Amino acid sequence: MDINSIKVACSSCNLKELCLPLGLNPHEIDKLESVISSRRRIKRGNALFSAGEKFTSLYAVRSGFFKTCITTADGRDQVTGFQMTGEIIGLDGIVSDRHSCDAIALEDAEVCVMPFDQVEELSREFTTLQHHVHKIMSREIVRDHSVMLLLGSMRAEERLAAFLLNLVQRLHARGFSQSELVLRMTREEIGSYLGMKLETVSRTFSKFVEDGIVEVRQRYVHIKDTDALKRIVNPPCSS
Amino acid sequence: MDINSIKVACSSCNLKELCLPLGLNPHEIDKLESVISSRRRIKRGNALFSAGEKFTSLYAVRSGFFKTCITTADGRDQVTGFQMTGEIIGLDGIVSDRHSCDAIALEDAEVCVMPFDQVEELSREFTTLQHHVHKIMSREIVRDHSVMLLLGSMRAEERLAAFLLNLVQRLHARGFSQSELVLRMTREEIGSYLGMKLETVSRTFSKFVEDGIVEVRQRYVHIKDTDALKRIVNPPCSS
DNA sequence: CGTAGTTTTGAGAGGCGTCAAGGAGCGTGG
DNA sequence: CCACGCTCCTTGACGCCTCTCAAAACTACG
Repeated sequence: MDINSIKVACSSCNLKELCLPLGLNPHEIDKLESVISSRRRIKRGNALFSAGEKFTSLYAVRSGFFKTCITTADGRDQVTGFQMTGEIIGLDGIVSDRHSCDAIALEDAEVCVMPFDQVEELSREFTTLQHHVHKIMSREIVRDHSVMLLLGSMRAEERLAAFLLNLVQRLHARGFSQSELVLRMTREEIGSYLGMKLETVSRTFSKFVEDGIVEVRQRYVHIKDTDALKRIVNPPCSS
Repeated sequence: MDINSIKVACSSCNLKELCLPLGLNPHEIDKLESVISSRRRIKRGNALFSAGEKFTSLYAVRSGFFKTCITTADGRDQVTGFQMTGEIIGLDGIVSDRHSCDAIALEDAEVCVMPFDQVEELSREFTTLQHHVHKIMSREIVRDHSVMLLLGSMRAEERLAAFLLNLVQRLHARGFSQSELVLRMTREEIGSYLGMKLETVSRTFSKFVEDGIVEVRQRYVHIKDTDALKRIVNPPCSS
């Protein structure tokens, strides 16, 4: 069976509370399904799209885990985000009609393909969808600003604590544990995202383990003291 | 005369090639003018809006210079951007209907007020405007990603060089010099944006002066060797 | 079971932050 | 017009956090 012909059904998708259909009524969701032309499978390590490629579609992560990253001419690399189930990838491509980053699957993944011209067309018809698209873009902007805060004014421990808390919070919204998670990315990718070297990431993990805040076995992380992590990010008495 | 009743005319505005009307035909611009309810003057040091305030409108900078910044509970502060003539402020407020940052005028300024529900309404009518709004949001996302690259993987000299090049490039697009500029922000604000302390900003400026790359007299900066700055940001032989 | 990739840990170096003092520019008021 | 105070900027000395380089242990995978 041709992968590209897999039919999608937002109406029966268990992600509709997290994804584009959020807030749409059944009729609107029905129309949205007609926009989502297909699904696409990406094997671990492969790119959903790469910088420079023509922009055509937004992608909703149906399963799996992605990173987006930009690479400079001199080989510098920056992970700009990690995307999980229900999150939207590709907004970077709208402005210039070309993607400005790579989207790489960190595990075998599947995405819903949403041709952007059709999303725009439907947005003109349905106020709800239009507003939702605006919100998704605004959310990305606000997220980026909080990453700037992290990169611009936090120390290594604070960055990693904020990162872990953000991850479990998003995983918890998807029905996973509040205290346990499996990292889908390497220490180097975490470091790239957090603006630190992989050795520093590793050392900081070890520090947290010493302090009894987390247990770590490779990619598996068990958060034993969430409040301690929160205190690291946001010191209670700093005045 | 009531400031809030100043009538605006995008059609005769010399910023229309940089601002929201970009790419719109005369008829569409005419309709857009009806959306822009008023102008608002902000005195230097005052806020156009503050974090937590209800979001109602986007603002186009008509004159003056702004910074946007977020502040954490423990008093940390991060400048997330500097906005000049023709640039749009307020996109952060869409997602939660409240602003998530402060927008502060760094000099006496004037903005065009664009109630967002009316922008959305008109976007449904005019494909061109809809697409342009999407592009503006996407541009902000791409800009934020490049700031992440800067904060995550550049050293002090590289950051300041990239910052200066970005500023003159934007000023040049507005008809100003390619080599001379007057900074509207303090060393501390530059530092907050670039993730470094004001002393380091000052020292890095001094270093550039020593190297004959720039002249600096307080806020006035003369770039004597643009290529040298570019080489600092993007080393030619790094392989 | 071997090999490549990932992670951990150590030792040393350096860039940037911190603390501190002095100087320059500018608005205010006498 | 000048004196004063405020804010902003510069510069120095020192220390620490993180990077760099290096080696070894562990895991995954073919």
